[in-house]
Amino acid sequence: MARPRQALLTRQRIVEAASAMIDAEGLAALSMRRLATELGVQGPSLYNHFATKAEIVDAVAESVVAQVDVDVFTGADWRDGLRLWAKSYHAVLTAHPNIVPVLATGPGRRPAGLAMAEAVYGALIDAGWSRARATHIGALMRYLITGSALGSFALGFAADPELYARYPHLHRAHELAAHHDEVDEGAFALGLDLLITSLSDRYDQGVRR
Amino acid sequence: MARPRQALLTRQRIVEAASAMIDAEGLAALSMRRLATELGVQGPSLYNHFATKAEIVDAVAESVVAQVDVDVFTGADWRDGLRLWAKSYHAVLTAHPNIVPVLATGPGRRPAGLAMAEAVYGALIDAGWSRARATHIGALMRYLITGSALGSFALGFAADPELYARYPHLHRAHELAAHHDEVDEGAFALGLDLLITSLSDRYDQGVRR
DNA sequence: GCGTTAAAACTTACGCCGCTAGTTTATGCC
DNA sequence: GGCATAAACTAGCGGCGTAAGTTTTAACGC
Repeated sequence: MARPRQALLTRQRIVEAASAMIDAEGLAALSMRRLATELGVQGPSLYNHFATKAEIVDAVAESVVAQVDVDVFTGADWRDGLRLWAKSYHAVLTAHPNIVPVLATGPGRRPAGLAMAEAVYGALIDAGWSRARATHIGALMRYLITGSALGSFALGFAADPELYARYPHLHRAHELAAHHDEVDEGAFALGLDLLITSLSDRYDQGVRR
Repeated sequence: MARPRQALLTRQRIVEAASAMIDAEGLAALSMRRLATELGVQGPSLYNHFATKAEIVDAVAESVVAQVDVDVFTGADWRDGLRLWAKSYHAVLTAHPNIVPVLATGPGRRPAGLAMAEAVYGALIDAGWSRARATHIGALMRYLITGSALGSFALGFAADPELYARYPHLHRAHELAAHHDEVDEGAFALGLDLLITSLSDRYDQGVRR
């Protein structure tokens, strides 16, 4: 086959297939040949649309970050905005955990990342936080959100009770995997609540830097 | 060369070389052949000491986690213990950021991870926190620590001012990279402080679950 | 001391990887 | 209609993890 009447590939189709493959089987399972096969095409044809594999992975990361709702800041109190944004971001990353390590590199290099930084930082500045503190708060929220999405804490413990025999306090750690939803979501919710309420306390006391 | 009088390789030498290579050039740069060359040996010889590459990477992760100081909890108030442990953990990960994505998988599967979980969870339980809350707090601290180590927030912004023209609040974002130490460390310190003081408040009010 | 077994290096090779180069053919513009 | 470009193709390079089998040496039981 040479050039077809209707192009078989588009950047969007490629990104969607790559995203699905990463979600389903992980970053390491994505290869150019497998992705091409999924799209009904030979491997090197992908290079007519993206220069490198890294560009494809980057486009997937961009498409994920773009799903985060940053409109929540408009007209809202900074506390409410922060809380809603964090929940949206968390939900998006929880739906696509395998791409999270990629998001860690260069949050301010992808368009969607810049738009998000603008919204978050702008809301904090407008609320009266100092530039330095607004930066810290933005980075800190990011730490909590990506850290919690990087991998399930609860699922990191094996379900075999034998393994915990030598650790007196961990004798029920084998039950964690069964309740991983409650554990992981509970920890994130606690963290978000603690951070925002204590920031709010400082704010109300006039400590804004 | 066949079997030498003195073994050229040991598991420890392999792990040390792999760790150095990951620190210097990143996870992706570690290959069995390159690692073997570094050790003065042919690629497949490594398989006499480790069954797979993943086992080597796992051993590197274990050796990194083992550097975290978990003795800080003995005899200390839970707040002080938590703070010192978090700082130690943070310092270790900051020194070895490239291995962080590996640490995310299975914190409760490596011996050093279990020993750490035992120490942290035990200290919280002994202080009177409920089992569920102690688990949440442990997971939450982990989120903050790994999240902050996953990648520099400040270095994620390019130093080219042109890129921020469309984002009114980010007009000084190009300066972030130059102050990345203060930004990243400041954000982590703020997060640690906010979490522990607000947990402490709850604790003192008798809310321990 | 000697024969056997196991350890630790080696060489070779398989299938997969990202990617380059060159080819073919259809499309769309002058 | 001629022609540059786009989008598919095939062939192939060097590197990857790792399996298989070989060789030499060390360690151990008689």
